[in-house]
Amino acid sequence: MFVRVAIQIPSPKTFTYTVPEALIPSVSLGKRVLVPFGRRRVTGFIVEIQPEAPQDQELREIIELPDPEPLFDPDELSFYEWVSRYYLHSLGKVLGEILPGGIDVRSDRWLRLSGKAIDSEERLSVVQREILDRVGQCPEGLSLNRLRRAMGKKDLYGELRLLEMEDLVVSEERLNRPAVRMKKERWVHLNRSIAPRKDLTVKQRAIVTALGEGELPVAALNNRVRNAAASLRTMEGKEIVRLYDKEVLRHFGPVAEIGSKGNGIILNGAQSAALDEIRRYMASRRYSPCLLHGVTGSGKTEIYLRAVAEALREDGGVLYLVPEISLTAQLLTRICGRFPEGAIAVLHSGIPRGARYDQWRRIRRGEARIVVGARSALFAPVRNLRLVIVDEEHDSSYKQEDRLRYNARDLALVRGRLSQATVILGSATPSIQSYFHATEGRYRYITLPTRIDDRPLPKVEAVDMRFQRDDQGLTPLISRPLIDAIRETLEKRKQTLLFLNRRGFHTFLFCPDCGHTFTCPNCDIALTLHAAEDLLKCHHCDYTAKSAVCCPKCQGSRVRSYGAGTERVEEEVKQRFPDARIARMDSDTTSRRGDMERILRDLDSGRIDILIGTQMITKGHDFPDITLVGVIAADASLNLPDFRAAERTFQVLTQVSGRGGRGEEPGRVLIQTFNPGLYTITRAQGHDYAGFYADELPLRRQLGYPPFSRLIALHLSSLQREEGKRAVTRFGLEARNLAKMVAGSAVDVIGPAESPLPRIRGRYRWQLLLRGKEIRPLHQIAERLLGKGERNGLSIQVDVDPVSFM
DNA sequence: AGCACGCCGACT
DNA sequence: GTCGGCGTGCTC
Repeated sequence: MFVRVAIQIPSPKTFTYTVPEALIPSVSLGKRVLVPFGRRRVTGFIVEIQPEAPQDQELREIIELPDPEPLFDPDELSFYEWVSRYYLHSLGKVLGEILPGGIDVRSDRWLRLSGKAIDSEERLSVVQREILDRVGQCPEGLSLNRLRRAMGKKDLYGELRLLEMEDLVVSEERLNRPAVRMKKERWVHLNRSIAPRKDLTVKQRAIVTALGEGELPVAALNNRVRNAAASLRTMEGKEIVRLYDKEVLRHFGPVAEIGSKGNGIILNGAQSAALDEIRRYMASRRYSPCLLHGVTGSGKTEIYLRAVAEALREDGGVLYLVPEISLTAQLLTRICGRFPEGAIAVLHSGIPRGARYDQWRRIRRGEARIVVGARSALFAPVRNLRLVIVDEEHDSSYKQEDRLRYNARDLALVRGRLSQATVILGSATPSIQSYFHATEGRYRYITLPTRIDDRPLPKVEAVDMRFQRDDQGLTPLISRPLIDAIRETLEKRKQTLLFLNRRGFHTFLFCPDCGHTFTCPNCDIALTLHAAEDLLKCHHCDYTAKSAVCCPKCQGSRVRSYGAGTERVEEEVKQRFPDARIARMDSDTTSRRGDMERILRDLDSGRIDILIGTQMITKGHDFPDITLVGVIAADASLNLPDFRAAERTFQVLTQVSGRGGRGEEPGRVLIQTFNPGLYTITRAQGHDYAGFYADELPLRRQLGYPPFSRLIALHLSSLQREEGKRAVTRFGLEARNLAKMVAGSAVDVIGPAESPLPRIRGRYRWQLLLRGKEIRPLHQIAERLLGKGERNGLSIQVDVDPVSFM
């Protein structure tokens, strides 16, 4: 018997191994295998079982099969293979990325002295003598990694080879234990077939009585009968009891309770109609992608939950994705009240690794039918998948931005298609892409046009910052109307949300007199100010212009850069309202686990009057006492170097506005902006998604951006600036040649340009964009560019369907 | 990825 | 002339 194994290396190859007789019964697709690979031993994944040897090549034998049961089935595998091909990421690396972490077995290289006397020390180099010295100090052996760190040198292979050839050093591969293993518990089972015995001690009798029900964990028995464990060995010898290990599935811990519960809801007309439609699709058992477009507070969650119930009734499995870990907690309170807890599994990076491994196996066994989680949960091996829900589908957290750069929203549709399942993409502000597909008829379009109980949407006003001046005649951080509104809200004992899009605070140049911003003539995205060189740069195409003092539009001379953080906002609010209870929520104040939950709980129980925060306060949460929402700088995110800047801004303004007026009291929203007439702002004011879409789509068409084209970004980085720059230029030429060869003029090569964040962790960064109507030639070009390899210290990462251009 | 092999500049 | 640097290619 032979197995094809995917190994966690960048190469797209898989490797075939022989299975020794003894291991044949345990082999199955979806299990991990420990295999010899070069001189190492590594963990791979069985992706095919072959009865015959495929080639007449010397094959090596697998060593071990650590899994009692497979981690995935053939159906899941074909999905994972799709992911591997589409994102140009080797199957082994895809599997290594998505399967629960910490379960890998692998070998590390260890070094020992051979014990042979060193006869001709003079012949050794200084480095070799240092190696011998350090290894000699560890009689148990020294791992190569330790040695590397100790010597501050990574390439020791040459030196070691010579030392090994001289027979002075012995190296061996030692297996390391995986960080996560199955958790086991000792159980006692009472052998009933044995007739009552008289030769029992008092304690043994007590144990038999305690075990009257049949069996117990040893720990539990110990609680009932003091020191019972000590007698068990003897009793086992007498065959009164049997001791065995039972696997324990670690759980995800207590469910946090945040926000309103929403029990016993009666659906309104639009909700019922939406649910009926979804039910029909589910009954068809065909791939049915839907866009559920419901305004904020229209009761989408209730529809999801009823669809989940429907799937469960028919014994189907459900994937329910939310954009942020913090939102799973809120969702779980609602979901746990409705469905048996044993049917629910939670998967996201915040769950401890051991528990994640156990959840994974509960799902694969079919015990857990509903999987709730952030983007990585999409890969869970759900049995009989019938329904995939992607809540807040527009949210960019669904995109993973490192290693395997996938988009869980897009993959949800792929998985739904492969499983013939219904996929619901839900949002109050759908991505342009999803809405476009809906209008083209590729997705069913389902809409919830009103809030539940016909609560009005909040009144949204724009504050024109061009005319706001503080005592010194400068543009204030918080305008007069907003200050007045905060005071009013405090007096009514209601809550205020102040939102600042900090991600937007890269520096851009603008004119405070007319609101003019400096954009790239080629790409129509904001130019970023590089203060050190006093230059404006485009981070798509590398267009560069001199920084200006005068506004080219109104000749105003007050052109300046713009920036502020939540801290400054907090300071200013504290100064104005010293008695208010103010909290700040951003990545600084929520770095530890549970921080965010605590702030949200305080907000829910009314212990906070004013909450100041970034992006994270805009998402999903439902707090009825918030009646005022203030947006500090709407323009910040408008000026991101990204063709989706307007889309994101509209989304965030609409979402943050949606946080207001969810209770009895109507809400009010104030947006501070220098561009009060801009469609992005006015459409958000009018809660007018369709209007925004109608304004934005022609711009996309005109500039040839998605959804009218496909993109693949190549992120390039180097430790050396000058050398990297030269390699990047050469890479750009190669890309253009290749594009011409593969696709003629059907593919544009844009850039390479320096990244907006030109240096991260010591690496200089550039990006290159491939753009075309079809994805296939882009794939081909990217694949071949990858093949050109990581030369001249240039590292390349492919990003299919890029979302962020930072 | 991690390791080995092989070809070149800077030392004896 | 040798050594150790890194660029190139393979791992069943």
